[in-house]
Amino acid sequence: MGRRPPCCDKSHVKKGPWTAEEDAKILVYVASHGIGNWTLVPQKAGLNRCGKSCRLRWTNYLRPNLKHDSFTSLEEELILRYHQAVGNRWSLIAKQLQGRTDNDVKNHWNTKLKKKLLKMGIDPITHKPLSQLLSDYGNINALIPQSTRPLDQKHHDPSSYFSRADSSLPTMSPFQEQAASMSFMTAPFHVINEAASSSASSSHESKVHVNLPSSSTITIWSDYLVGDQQECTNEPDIEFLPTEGGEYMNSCSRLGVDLTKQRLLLLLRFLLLTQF
DNA sequence: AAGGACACCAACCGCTGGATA
DNA sequence: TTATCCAGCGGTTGGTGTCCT
Repeated sequence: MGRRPPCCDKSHVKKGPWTAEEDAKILVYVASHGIGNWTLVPQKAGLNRCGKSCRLRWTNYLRPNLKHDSFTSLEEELILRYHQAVGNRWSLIAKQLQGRTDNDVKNHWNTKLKKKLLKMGIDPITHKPLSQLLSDYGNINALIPQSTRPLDQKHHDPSSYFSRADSSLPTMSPFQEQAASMSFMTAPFHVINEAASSSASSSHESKVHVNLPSSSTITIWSDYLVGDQQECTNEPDIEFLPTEGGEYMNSCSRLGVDLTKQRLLLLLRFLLLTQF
């Protein structure tokens, strides 16, 4: 049994922002050798960087055809709709947007879109109105015997969280947040693997079909998008087209497992919290 | 003008599944 | 079969610029 050498000596490699000179070395290397075996890139390109760092720099910044300008309203709307369908699967979402990386999409979501949704009173995790989540919370609350309710819920009046001066901010108590996250467990999620459902289709034409929520349930997102002039199209289904053979089939079948796991974890957390 | 708060985003960290020896 | 590495991924951090008081 042989062992490979470590990819780099992390204590001696440079970290932090890349210089134009370093970028140029990567570009020259990739132009002459192509992409592959990133662990050898620092040595061959004359860089004092970890191979992993080189790969990230290339993927997120130097790769050709990457867009470096602001997200358009159309892109924002797509991100919102894909996120509602697949959650924080940034790489999957990014593949649907020409010239955007998963890092771009993730950053834009965390810095802009999540806040926009919250301002609109929409929960960025479930994409449901917070008012509905609170209503769901009330229903869950009714099912829980008084003696088993968590301490913080016993001692806090939920309505007090909305009597603050700034009522526009949808602040919730920890327990309300927990209850809100519970609704995710019952949220519908549709991934139809056409390859699995249609054995007649050729292997290279198989594609995963994600039923995105129709814009009628998304309400008025476009009001908050860049430019504010785009309307949501009534297009309930969008296809996730595979860029490589069978790739999305694997991604989405894994996705189903992830969601089940996530929902089970939430259930476990909820049961512990309510001392069932 | 100063400096604290906030927003943005490039880069890093740590985990996972598959590949490899 | 096992130990280890690699690539990919999502979460997090830290540097920098801008805004606000």
